[in-house]
Amino acid sequence: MDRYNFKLIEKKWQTFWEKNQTFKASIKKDRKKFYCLEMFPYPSGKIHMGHVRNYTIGDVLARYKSMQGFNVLHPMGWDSFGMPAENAARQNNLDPKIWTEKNIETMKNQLKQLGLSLDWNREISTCSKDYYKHQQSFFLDLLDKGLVYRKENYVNWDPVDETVLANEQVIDGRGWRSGAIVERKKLNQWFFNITKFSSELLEDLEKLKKWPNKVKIMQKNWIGKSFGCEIDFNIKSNLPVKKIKCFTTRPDTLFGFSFLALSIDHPLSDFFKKDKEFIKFKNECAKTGTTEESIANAEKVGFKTNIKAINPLDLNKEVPVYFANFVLMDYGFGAVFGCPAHDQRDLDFALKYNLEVLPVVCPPGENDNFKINTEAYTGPGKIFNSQFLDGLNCPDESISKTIEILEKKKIGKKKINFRLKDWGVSRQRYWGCPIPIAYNSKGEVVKIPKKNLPVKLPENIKLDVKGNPLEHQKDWKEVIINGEKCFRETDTLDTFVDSSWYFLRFCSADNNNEGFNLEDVKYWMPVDQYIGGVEHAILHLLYSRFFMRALGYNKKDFVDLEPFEGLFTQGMVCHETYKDSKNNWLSPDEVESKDGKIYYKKDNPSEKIIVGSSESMSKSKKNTIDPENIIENYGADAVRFFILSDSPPEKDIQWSEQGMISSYKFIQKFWSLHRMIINLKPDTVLDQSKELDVFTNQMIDKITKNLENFHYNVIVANLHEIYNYLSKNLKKIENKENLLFNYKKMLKIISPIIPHLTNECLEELKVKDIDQWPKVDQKFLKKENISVVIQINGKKRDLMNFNKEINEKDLLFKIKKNEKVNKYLKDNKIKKSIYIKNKLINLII
RNA sequence: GGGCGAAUGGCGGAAUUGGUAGACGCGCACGACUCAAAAUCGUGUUUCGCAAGAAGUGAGAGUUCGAUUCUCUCUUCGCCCA
Repeated sequence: MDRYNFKLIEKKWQTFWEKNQTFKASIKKDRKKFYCLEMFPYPSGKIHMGHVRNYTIGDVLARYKSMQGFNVLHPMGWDSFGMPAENAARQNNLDPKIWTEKNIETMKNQLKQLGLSLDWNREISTCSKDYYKHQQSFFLDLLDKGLVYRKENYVNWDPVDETVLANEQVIDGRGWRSGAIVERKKLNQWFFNITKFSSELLEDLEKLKKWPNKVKIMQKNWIGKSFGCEIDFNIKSNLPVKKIKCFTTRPDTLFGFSFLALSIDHPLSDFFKKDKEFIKFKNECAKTGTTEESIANAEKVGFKTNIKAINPLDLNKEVPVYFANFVLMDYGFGAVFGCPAHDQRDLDFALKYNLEVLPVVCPPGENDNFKINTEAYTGPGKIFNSQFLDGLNCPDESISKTIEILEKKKIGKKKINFRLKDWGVSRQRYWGCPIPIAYNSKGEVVKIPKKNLPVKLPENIKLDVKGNPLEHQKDWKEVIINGEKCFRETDTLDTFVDSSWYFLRFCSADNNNEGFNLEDVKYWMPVDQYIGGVEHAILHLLYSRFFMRALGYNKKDFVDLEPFEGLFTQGMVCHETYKDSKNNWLSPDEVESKDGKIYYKKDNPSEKIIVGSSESMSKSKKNTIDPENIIENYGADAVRFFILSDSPPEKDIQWSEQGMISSYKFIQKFWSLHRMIINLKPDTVLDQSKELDVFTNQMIDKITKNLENFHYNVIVANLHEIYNYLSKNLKKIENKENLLFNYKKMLKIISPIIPHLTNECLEELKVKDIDQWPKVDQKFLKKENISVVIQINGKKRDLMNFNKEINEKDLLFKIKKNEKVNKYLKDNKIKKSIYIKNKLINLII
């Protein structure tokens, strides 16, 4: 028997698809469109298993939708700006552009080897000037609309490398490369006004019916809408300031107020500029970094001022005002009132500085003697120790009542606050989209005229310099605008900007004049199904949602503002981890198993290996499997088949060599089965049984439903069932014509998963309409005979076949004749019988 | 600390308007072929039991003729936020 030569046949079909431009998309107004998009990759060098899984899932869907008659757009591109290129280039003394382009070429070839149904005519790369010139144009549009602004903001500053660090580059308060203690530094930066759309971005989540609930909840929490109250506190001091404004979600605890805490960046801090103690304190705070998490984990410390704040509800009560490290300037007004009894942070602070802890919420079951020790009480209860607020139910009644009172007294008002902050897009990097801005001699912002776009990145520059390499490019920095000598902005845009509109660019990828054409976008958008990792659940998706709104802002004629109608987040690819006796990570190729249980080092078989938990594949843990080798050894169909089997796509999958081999064997087995079917002798005897037709139509029905619901692992099981059924029944089937009639349909419904093999088989059978999804013939799904479960007192006792028209009375009569059942019935009277038509009967005795 | 989700054989998992638990695969065992092994094919494989049978979907309760599925309490694990 000839073996299936996957190398030859896969290459044959990949070439065929490319030559025939099978997956080229164009607008066809008479057909329903389907925009299938997977998150585009960062060209880091080679594709990894996560890509294989992501793009296989998308490909199965795209092929299926296309066979269903949809006009499918399935494009691919490269998220090709970013730090890895800059870092790699610095290490190897290369141009990031060359490094990136080389990677793209490699990865493109690898993707092609997977047999993905991609329209490569629409390939885009965000680091290409043909892409980023449109982005620069959008930046200017947004600036004109007032959605972009410049302000001073704090960054993580590495004093050794003289560079700005992203939060994830700060490890234990130190720079990831230099190891220097990271400082907070104020820089002028560009911001996108995403908070303008806070309410909209929150409310419109409800429209996204085809998004996982989990992601919507994450976005909701990220936007973080909270109801509260802003309160003016009168202060006593020798400063020319009389009031401090605070935001709080718990105005009802105002009688428990024992200190007021200010952010070290609060405007009042200006009055302490010359205070040595304050400067020392501020420098200490600067070391904790800027993330909410690092601040939350840091010890709560404060700097006591001589200012006193007066409780607006009890004018006799004065409390001290502190600067504190746990108050963020970005949230509320950078000032909070401390109620230690009912907030753990405030309590930690109060205990440290010996401040009053007065409980004002009495938990159910407690009385007026209720005291707080080291744990704040944040639950519900009744207000007490609070004069005229006493007895109110906390939190619902007490909060709204207190706000009412504060508003009446004109010392506070109800306010909605969002956790979401504006999006800082400035990055002090070389390898990113240049910001189309310059500054004149007065330091004023000057826009680069649109006709002068793109602002190209300078090439052949020195990267081994401190700080941002663009700062050192004197020739590039200087520019004459309207006869005026200016200096270019040397910051580049956050790469999240690049990915916030790439799905629009795919609609008009070859349009040189504009980022996208409205007619194209109106046809293709929104993305019907977006597929990618859950790690982008918040930022990328939120920024994309913002970008659509920003582009459509003040425009009468635009498209639906939600970019992604359907979202699917796939799980990660995991593998066991291995360590040698010296605690070094080992890759799977360095390890050998004996008896399937004990592992040894390959080059030193006496050394036992410690097998660790299965974790998502990562270079640092060395538990990666290179897709290239796998495709080389087993072929694309087998890899696709395996990566979809075993686990539901939304959950993590364990990579298993055995599973991979078994998938490879399946492809081979299927090919031999195919050969057997082809070589069957035609027979004139008519096969009267409809069993095969019933099976085929059941499978079409099942696989169609499983495709619609992303139950791709179940489809793999269905494929095994098809194989098992055919190989078991081949000898029994006498009518070759009918066999082929059904077999062709089966080949079609499994073709999205293993396209090369099935196309080869279908071609051999001279099937013309290979791109048509078979319809279920309902007449074969209706059964004439039905099997009914016989239960006695809810326990299954037997299974009997009846004609589907049988009524309950006849059924009972027949059941009583059944010995197996009668054994249980004996002489007992049947008290009750429950009959679910054509399914089950339950007899209660 | 808060939010969300999950828990089913040795393993990955299947089964939903509440109606046959364990599809399909891996692994394992036995058998055939072979001098032998690999490959391939066949049979079996939730647990206890020789069997008849009984128990069984993290634990405990509840609703129901009937619960993996619905409700409540708890345990463990995962993810996100803090």
